[in-house]
Amino acid sequence: METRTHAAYEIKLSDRRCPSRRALDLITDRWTPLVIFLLSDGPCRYTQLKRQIGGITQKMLTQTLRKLEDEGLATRTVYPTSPPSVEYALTPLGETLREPIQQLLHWSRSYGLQMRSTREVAKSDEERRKDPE
Amino acid sequence: METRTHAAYEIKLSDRRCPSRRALDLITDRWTPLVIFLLSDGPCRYTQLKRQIGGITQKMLTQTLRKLEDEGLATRTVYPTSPPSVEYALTPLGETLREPIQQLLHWSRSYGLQMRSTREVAKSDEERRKDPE
DNA sequence: CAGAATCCTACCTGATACTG
DNA sequence: CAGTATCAGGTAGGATTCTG
Repeated sequence: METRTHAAYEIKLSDRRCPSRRALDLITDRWTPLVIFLLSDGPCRYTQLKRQIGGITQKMLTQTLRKLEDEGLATRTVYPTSPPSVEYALTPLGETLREPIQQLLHWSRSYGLQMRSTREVAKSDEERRKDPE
Repeated sequence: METRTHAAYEIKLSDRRCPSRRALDLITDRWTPLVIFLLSDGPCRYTQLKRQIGGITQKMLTQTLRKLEDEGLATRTVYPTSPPSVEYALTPLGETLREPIQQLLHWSRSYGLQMRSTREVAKSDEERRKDPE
């Protein structure tokens, strides 16, 4: 009993190789939630995704999409038009992430501003703690 | 209209400096969701957290906790016992993250195994795509 | 358009030593 | 106990260039 077991979920957070832990690691990085959020709105093309996610590089976008594809969360469809277009979409499994991810985005929208103001308030405390010279 | 606006949430994902976007970035990294998840179960001490989150270094744990503190999501309370103990707890603002984070953990538990099996299935596809000599 | 390839840096890890 | 400090090494990620 080295790990606290939570009423509802029995995840061994203490073990990085635990499948649940690996699943969590997969969806908690800088770009994955954003990509999934956009895809949860419907299929989307590469350049569309890139334009809508500020700051992402094509390397990271490609890498993130490949990962989602490999894990069975998204599909990649190439339309042989000219110029070619590639469309990404969530799989049924990927769709199950819609709710959790949207909750996260919902929270971000609600508390983004509150957090900023809290920081301002906390600044004086910081100054006191740091005690620069 | 360069960014898709989503029915419920108006977040400019295309702008990294958007407060909502910054809030999201804050909670989507390797360690923050895990720390918040554990704290959402009640106040917890440093060593307890460290033991329960497999693979985290003391540097990253401290860094993550400081960030949560600075953003007003968690509190740090020092009990001047001997040896001293430090307890971390969510603030009311931090508590608002309970549901979203638990949803994420819930998903991880449910689909951790499914994803593995999907990967196995997808392997043959990968082989075909890579076409190694 | 949708990437692949390359280079390069910042951050993270891991180990260890030290402190109040 | 709850950190801080340091240093070696690896890897994730950014910037740039090129391509079918």
